[in-house]
Amino acid sequence: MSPTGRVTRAEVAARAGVSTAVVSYTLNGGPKNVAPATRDRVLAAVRELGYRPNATARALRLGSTGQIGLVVATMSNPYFGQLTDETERAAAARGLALLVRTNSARDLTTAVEQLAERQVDGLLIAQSMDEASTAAVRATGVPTVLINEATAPDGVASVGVDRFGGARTAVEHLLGHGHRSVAFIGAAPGEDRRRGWSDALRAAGLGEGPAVEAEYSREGGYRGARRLLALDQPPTALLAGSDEQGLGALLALHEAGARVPEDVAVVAFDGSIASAYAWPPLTTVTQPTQEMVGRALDLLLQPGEPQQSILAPALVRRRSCGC
Amino acid sequence: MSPTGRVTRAEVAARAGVSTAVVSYTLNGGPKNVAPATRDRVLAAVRELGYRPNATARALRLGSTGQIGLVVATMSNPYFGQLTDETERAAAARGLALLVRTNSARDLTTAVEQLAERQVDGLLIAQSMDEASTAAVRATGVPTVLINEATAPDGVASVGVDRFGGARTAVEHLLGHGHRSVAFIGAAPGEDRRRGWSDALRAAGLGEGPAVEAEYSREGGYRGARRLLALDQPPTALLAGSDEQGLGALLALHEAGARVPEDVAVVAFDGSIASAYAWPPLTTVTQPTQEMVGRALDLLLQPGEPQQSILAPALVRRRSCGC
DNA sequence: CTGAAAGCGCTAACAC
DNA sequence: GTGTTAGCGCTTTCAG
Repeated sequence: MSPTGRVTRAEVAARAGVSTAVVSYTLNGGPKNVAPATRDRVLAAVRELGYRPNATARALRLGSTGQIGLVVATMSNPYFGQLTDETERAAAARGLALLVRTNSARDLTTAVEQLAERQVDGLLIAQSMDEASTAAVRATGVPTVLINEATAPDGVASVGVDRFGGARTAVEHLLGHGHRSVAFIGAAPGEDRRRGWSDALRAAGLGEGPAVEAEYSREGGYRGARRLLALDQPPTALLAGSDEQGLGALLALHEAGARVPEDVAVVAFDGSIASAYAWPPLTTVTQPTQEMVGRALDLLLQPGEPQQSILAPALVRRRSCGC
Repeated sequence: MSPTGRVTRAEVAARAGVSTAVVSYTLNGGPKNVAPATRDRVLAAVRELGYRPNATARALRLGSTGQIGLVVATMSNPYFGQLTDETERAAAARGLALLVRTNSARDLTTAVEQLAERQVDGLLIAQSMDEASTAAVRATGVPTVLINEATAPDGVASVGVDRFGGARTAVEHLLGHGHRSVAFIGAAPGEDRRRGWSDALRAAGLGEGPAVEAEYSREGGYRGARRLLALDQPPTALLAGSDEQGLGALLALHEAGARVPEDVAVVAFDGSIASAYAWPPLTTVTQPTQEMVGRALDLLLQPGEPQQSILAPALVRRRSCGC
């Protein structure tokens, strides 16, 4: 019995009265032809013995595992859960398995190195990369695509959405419905969504509304909204940088007795399933995750130069924005 | 250059002026001792060459990949997302990598077989198993633990929670606060939560309240609640079989103008993060996912007989039940 | 159309 | 304390 406790190719060959090469030819459909009769004998032996090829040995020989790695902060966040789901499905459709690695508080460099050690055929990273991890990617030589990010370091491909445009559209929508005071909860100045927000306000001849920096979590959105509500002049509308923040903001608004959308209209970002079942259902800038994932996988498996790909998000209007 | 395009152990050995065996001994801390000076030379060579061991080769030799597989319906559901997160973390803490496989509409038997082919050291399945997949597990001989399920077929270990008790406790809580008409949204008669619900009602001398069968999804909960609301005598309280169903029910209640908890109290099941940020925050029977995952991994790596392990859930009281 | 055999990178007897 | 080497299960070149 082999270490894995299973039937090996040699046993199949013996049983079928052929060499191990022929078993390979049969099972892989090449690179050589096999006479139909022989082929049938091999297949019969495979069936009778319950033989299953050992992917590890195959990977060693081929120098390719048929596995790709995905690094994601957390899958408890439904947006990233969905992204992971879709990545797995898209990978499976291409015959690839998915090695996931969560990396909320740990470090990306280690994640990259450990996944590379496992000989993944490619790496999908759903986080922004720092110097060290970029160096690690280069050093390991593993094809890598940054996903859910519009920009990437030199030499690594990326596919993300136009967050600037998405945020701009969202704010314009709010302005079009009469709002003059649109607040922002999200990242620091300079970040795309925040730039889109301020750009839209400026284009409308309005001053910047209040902005609060908050973590991309429900808790972050909750705290951010509370700070906005404590203002002398609370805003009448609010753009959150993620659905999670939007959901947290909704909770804060409900607790404070503010009606949504009558008192405060809310628009969020991501388009996770959670947004549709919030109360009230959240208007949100949805990201085309499925297309993103498909594109990312194509970039990963395609030999060419690293490309940056940017997709367009879409505003999905629901009750929370009142329009 | 090797197929993987990387430095091999032989090059390290050459550079350090030792044999490949010594490189192994150094890197693996055994099984033989290495003189400190030699050791340093090897380590230096490793560093200079940027050598990283090839896990595939190691796996082939050892008959163990250091990878475990997780089969889960979907990670878009935050409860399973969280379960996956925690599984990955617990696995990483034990030096194991996680191969995930979503299996919503596909078939478990294939999932098991493909994961087995990849030589996973163990399999965690977060779904109920049918005949065929059980046979597949047995045939492949991969250690398997059913997770999030209280019962498992012969020969496979499991770790789940006492859903019967959890549901019973939830209903008792509702009854203790004066409710006489407690509905149920969830699975068919015979399922544990449903049994717990009817058992508690019976014990209180009440007839069974209305029950509706629904999918474990937001949509399912939404539809279920709508059906309950359409009744001549809508219930004053409601137990949902999962947080997702609870969330869907909340949406239906809000839409219908029913106040929660004043008109209808709601209790759900799972304890996902989503429940805490719902409006109103959902009272829910939380499952100890972290303990569940840790226990499952222990069962997986432990050589002994397959064991069934049942943990106790806890009722987390929040606003949605009004008490 | 079939077979023999080399070798992917690593570990661990077994020698020395 | 260190080196030699067989072999994990597979693919594929090279001969027949």
